[in-house]
Amino acid sequence: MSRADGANREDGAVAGIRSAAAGTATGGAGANLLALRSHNTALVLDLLRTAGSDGISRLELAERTGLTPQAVSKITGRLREEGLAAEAGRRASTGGKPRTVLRLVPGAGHAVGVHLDRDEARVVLCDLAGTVLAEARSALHLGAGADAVVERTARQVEELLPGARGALLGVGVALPGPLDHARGVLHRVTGFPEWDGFPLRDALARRLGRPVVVDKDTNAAALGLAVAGEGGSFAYLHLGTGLGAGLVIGGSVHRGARTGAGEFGHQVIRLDGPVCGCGDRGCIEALCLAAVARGDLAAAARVLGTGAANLVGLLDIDLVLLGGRTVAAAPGEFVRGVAAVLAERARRKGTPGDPIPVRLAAGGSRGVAQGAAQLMLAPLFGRRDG
Amino acid sequence: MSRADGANREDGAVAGIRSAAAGTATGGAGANLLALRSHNTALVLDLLRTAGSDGISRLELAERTGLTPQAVSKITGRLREEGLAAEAGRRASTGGKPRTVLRLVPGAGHAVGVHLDRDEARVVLCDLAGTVLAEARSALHLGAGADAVVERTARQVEELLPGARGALLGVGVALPGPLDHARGVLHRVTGFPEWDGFPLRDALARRLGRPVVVDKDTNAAALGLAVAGEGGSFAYLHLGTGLGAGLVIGGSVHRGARTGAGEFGHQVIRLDGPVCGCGDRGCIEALCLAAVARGDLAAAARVLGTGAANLVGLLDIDLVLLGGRTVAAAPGEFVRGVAAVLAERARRKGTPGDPIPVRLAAGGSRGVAQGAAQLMLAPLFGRRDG
DNA sequence: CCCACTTTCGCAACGCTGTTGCCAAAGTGC
DNA sequence: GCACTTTGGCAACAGCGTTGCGAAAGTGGG
Repeated sequence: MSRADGANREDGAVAGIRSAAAGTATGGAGANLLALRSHNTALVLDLLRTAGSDGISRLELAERTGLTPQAVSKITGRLREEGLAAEAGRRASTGGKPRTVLRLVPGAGHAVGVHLDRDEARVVLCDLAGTVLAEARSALHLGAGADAVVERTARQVEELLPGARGALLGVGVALPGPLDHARGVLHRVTGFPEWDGFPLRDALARRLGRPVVVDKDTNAAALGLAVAGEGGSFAYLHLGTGLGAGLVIGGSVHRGARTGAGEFGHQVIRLDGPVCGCGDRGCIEALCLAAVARGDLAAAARVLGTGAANLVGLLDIDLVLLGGRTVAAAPGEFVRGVAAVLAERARRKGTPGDPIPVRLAAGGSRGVAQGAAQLMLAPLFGRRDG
Repeated sequence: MSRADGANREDGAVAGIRSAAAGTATGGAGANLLALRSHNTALVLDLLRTAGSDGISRLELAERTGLTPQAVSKITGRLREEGLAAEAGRRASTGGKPRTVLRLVPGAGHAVGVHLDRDEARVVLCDLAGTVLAEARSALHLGAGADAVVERTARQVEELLPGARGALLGVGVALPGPLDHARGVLHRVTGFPEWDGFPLRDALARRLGRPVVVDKDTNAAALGLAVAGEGGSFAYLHLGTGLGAGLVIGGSVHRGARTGAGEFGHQVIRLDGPVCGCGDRGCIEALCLAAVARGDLAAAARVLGTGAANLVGLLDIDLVLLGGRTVAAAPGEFVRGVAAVLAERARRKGTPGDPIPVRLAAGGSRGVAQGAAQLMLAPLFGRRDG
């Protein structure tokens, strides 16, 4: 069995090649040289992005990727030719030639993120680093019909475009409710049956003449957090007018085959409990929002924490992030309450190590729109669907 | 932005390269040519395995992988040289030279799977195709101490080894309870505190002089089912003396950073419900087993179904498989009951498409041991940790 | 039976990947 | 000022999948 020689690897690097089968035909997952280059380039680009304005040296890139310094030199050479990377000074010498620091050129590419919330539209223009360069907000009336909303959104996007000196990669759109990420079709928009099955991605792409990607708001927010540096696997729990989750597993957003993943609000945690709007009984969302409505934030946090603990146990994730308007109104209360439930359950199970941390999600009310822009940017850095 | 040219790919093939970063150094996820070859070889090998004794032609391999026919010829040529693949007749002509059929040579490699259950040890010898060539069972007394169990298990393994004419890849061990898959260390064995922190993998590997991998029984069972052909993402729910789950996401077992994923039995689904053995209240396991104890299988199935529906909603998986002694005692009842809850929830949510199917897991009482053997075999076919 | 055609599949040349060997450049420190 | 260390580019290289082409092995019409 000489086939084993390629298999004995350590765990981190084992997750190496899967994202890069670019350049091959449609069907399988076979990888060719173009795919290889694409993968390694994305990896280097992601490290440059993460390093930010501090920059990162070639040798450090080599260490982090496991590639040889010479390979990194070739890759960064191409990136510099394309204008995506640039030299940015040098580090202090350690007894020899000092390392040259490289950094990402943020202005080399841009993307627009659109957040269609229930009553407000928010559009941001971001550069490659994810920095918001321009922003616009306006009231949103879904009842005006799909065509009107598409037209109005398109105009808002176009108003921001002059801010993008570099190329525009495309537009990412995030909105609540069930939809098909792969096809860009909305399944249903609560309260507006005329939207059922609307092909938002294609409609907006045709109107703008640019690539468009559509995703759930919770997924966009989670992607934004992942790109912003939250490593490993985590859950973003969004408690606003509803309750939903975005799951990041191994750095990629987990959507499931039907973009249905993250259905957190209607997890049943009290069998035969009070009836929820969905028709079921004892859903987290109903229990949690009822507690909020009667002002009992401790109870709301405990309910949320129970659901979070179920999720943490099921997926063994590393971190829980909380967000949404309701959480933002009393962040400490929710973070402490959820953390307490998690700590209590971890104590009971006696698992070694520290309990799973709970934090308030960064990004605030702009997080979803920024994450929506990342729907177009993240693939450049090797982050695809989980 | 000429960087985009490598990025515009379709979704299926996008998942291409990640598993193959073999041959590089320790840290990152950079991929080199050896990794590329390793990945594509594993892909071809997996298709050969899946095709079974029917075999598969080179051109079909090319279509399925997205590689060119010539690349497939080179890869299968290497595999034939190494004795892993062989020609197996030819197909009917379609007007030209008939396609040559290739098949996996199952005897080219073997692995041993060990299932340490609470009261019984089960050892199987499998070939590359996963076929069980030899089997042994014996009573297991964990109270005899770690050294005695390791020694006894090692002897059982050695007794089966003569059945492996080809090379032995190693031994996979599956057992219940929390453990560290990456390090091969048991955290805790219920009822036997002397096992706490025992480095089972290293102890058995030293004794046998062969590679050993350790995993939870539910994960092994799920891996076995995945390799046996259950595609996509699914959950294996095991209801025996306890209740646990094995999660397969995108063809790979999802373990989480601490091998803790699949903690399903202690998901709380009835807040303030009856006290469970774990100290919490309203755990699925407690509710389900209590219902079984009082003979109310319909209630047990409903509880299990509620947990399954939570899981399906959270992860958007494609399939639920049921197994374990308790399920095996009344499979129809459980399958129907769980399916009914899933169908009801799907109906309420009004999601398009068929409801998620529920089936009895194949493999029966031997499934875990076979899955344990796959812990060693599956990496050859490109299946690594999710 | 022969010949044109189709289809499979291997050989050889090729382009491109990361790798290796080597050396110039650019510092430190005695 | 010189020895040394460290960085990083140039050039040659091995090996990957790809392309061009032709031999092999069938079918089917004349």
